[in-house]
Amino acid sequence: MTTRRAEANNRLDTIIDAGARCFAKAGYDATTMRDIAALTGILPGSIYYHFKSKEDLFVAVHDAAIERICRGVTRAIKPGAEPWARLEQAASGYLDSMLGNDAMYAALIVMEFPRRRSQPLRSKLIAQRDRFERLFVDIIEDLPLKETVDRRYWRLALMGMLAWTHVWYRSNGDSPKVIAQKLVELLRDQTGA
Amino acid sequence: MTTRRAEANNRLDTIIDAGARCFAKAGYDATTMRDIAALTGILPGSIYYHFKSKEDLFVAVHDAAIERICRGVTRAIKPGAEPWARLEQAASGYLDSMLGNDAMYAALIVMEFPRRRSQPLRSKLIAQRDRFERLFVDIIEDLPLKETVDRRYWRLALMGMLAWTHVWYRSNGDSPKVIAQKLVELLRDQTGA
Amino acid sequence: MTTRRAEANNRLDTIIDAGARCFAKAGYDATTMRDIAALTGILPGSIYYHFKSKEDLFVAVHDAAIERICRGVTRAIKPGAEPWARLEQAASGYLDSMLGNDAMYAALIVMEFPRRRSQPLRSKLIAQRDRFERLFVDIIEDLPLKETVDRRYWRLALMGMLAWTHVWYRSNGDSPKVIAQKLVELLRDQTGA
Amino acid sequence: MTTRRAEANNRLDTIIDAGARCFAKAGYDATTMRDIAALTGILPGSIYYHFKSKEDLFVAVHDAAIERICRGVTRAIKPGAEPWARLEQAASGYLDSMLGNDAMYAALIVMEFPRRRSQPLRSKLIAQRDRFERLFVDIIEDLPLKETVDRRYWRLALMGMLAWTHVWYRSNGDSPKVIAQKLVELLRDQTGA
DNA sequence: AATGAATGAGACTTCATTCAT
DNA sequence: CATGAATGAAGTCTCATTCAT
Repeated sequence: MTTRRAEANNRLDTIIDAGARCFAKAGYDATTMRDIAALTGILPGSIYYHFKSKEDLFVAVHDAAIERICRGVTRAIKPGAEPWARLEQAASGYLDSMLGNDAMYAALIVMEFPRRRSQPLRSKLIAQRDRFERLFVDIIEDLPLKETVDRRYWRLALMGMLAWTHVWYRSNGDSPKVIAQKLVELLRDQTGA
Repeated sequence: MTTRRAEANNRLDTIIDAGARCFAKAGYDATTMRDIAALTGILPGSIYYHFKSKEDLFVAVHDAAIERICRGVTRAIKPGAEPWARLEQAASGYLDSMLGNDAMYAALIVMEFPRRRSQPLRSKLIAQRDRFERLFVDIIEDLPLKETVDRRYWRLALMGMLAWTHVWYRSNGDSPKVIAQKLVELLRDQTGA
Repeated sequence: MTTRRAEANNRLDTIIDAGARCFAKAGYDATTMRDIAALTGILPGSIYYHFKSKEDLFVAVHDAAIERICRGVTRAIKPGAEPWARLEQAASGYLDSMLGNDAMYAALIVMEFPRRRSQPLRSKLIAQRDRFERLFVDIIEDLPLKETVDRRYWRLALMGMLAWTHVWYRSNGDSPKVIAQKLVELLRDQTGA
Repeated sequence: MTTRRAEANNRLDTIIDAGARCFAKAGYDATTMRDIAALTGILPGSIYYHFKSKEDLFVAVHDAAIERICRGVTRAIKPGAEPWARLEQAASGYLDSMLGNDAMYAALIVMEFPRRRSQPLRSKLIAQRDRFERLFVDIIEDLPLKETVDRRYWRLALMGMLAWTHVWYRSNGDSPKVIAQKLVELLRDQTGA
């Protein structure tokens, strides 16, 4: 039944949501299954019906985070717009998500991966993150930059600037949208003549 | 004798060095006092003769890291040079330190702070990090930028770009020095004229 | 089923019982969670499912002790009897409990509180001890003592005499009941007439 | 040289004094050699030049405590006085010492012995305590009590009453001397008609 | 006599995980 | 699906004690 699946998903989603909140606030290691369970309203042991392990749960949470940010970015982009505008929209969508509504989720993307953990885990997380970065690769491809500009460096520079906002952003200053515009502008004058 | 004094300090330094290695590799939470002790060759409990707690040790390690990176940056700057050159030198020194010799130490600076930890800890770490950032504030102050440019954003953009290299740098690509030059260049054309 | 409920509580009771035995024998500080766990047959860590901390467990044990001694005292008192008889019965019940069956528990009451410990702990313990002392306050209230006698001192004197038996009692001498009678008698001739 | 011996003794006394303070405040187990050293101004390891072990130090401290209380009691007794007066003086001296000046030392006498400790330790402590109790045995011997009164019980009752003051005494109530008088009086009317 | 450094055993506690019910 | 109880390994930290200097 659809109802059944919906309910099942709800349980999962509740746990993932609680997980996101905890992981984002305290980091992977400092978050306990008990913390997550408490936020969900179920007992710690019960999580294991839904997820094989803490790592598995983290992967799911991370995936949900990527999903959400990607959606935020995609939604912000107006398909017909010109490349520079599209970039600004994308950056805006990213920061809006990361510093605003989905802060809880987005923090996970910028967060360092759980360290000293199984290699399979790292691979999965990196693959997920790539999904997000590809969004920008494509837009930057279309940008009319000077021939001499190394597009890879250009992109990495932008990603760094944007991610770093997570470190210094304060909610009482410029809005995410404004920040995104200003940051993109700093790189913009590179345009061919 | 200098030798004697050096030796006296050696114990502390040995522990701090081991701490740096471990914290950088595994993060704060996933690093155990055992790990650090093992690397030092003393017993876990013995660390407590020198440091009151794991947090205290981390602060000391973090401080040493900042110290080292600051030294790396400062040493790279040629006092008489013109502002843009000085900035390039500073960036170069930073990345050299962070991606090269002192990688182990530098990772700690870019690393997120241990979370869900005592507030005093955070304050101390933030104060230490400020010491490093001030180095760049001063140089950027002297830069001949267009009037319209917000120097704070400009600086944060640069710091983000540089810090982010820690995520994507691979030792088989461009050298830290080259990367520094390329990144600074991306922001440079902002100059008037 | 009653059996079921009893069994359910058994886990807690088993731990409390083991705790009583250990704390009474070795004192708070010298008792380890391992000791208690070993007596219970579970692992040290498992105790923490039932009690948040060693202090918490001690409070529970202390409470059980008070409960038991109070019950012993109350049971020994024959409601209709005249005041002096009631006092003798109470003292008898007290010493019977303390020096006999519940020795293990009673030692905890006379025991000094765990020192240099959290204030909340001390308050709880004192509150519990008060519960026990009130039993005697009430009886002594009814005693026909000379006007000149300070009832508070009288009570404290009695409590001291009774508690001190814990220091000198040997099971091969007078029985607790006889001791109680003799001690009460020493204070009795204060009566008017 | 006398000077040398005096100095040597001073060291010892300083440590014993610090030990008394600590043991009395925190109990045996909760007192650390570090605590005592800190109060003395020397390093923990240095105590071991003077005392073979913590237990040894405790015995010395306990001995000093007994010594002091005995002195307090003896000094309070006026040799020529009649038995009841002498008892009152002794009790007064005891409580004065225990609740007043030497509180720090006296607490140790009423304190439970370190538990779960070597038997030799216990024997030594009991022997020391006996020294103190004998003071009262002798006085009570001379008391003109009714034939029917069991002098041993009488003494144990008194000792219990006096020791128990340690539990309820507050410095803002009656003075130790007054308390002593009142308590002795409660037992006094036993005198042969 | 004292210090600085270390030892080693053991303390309390946490936590991912399991499993019978 | 969930719970209650337990496990076992590991973690941080403490402390009496030792010993070369």
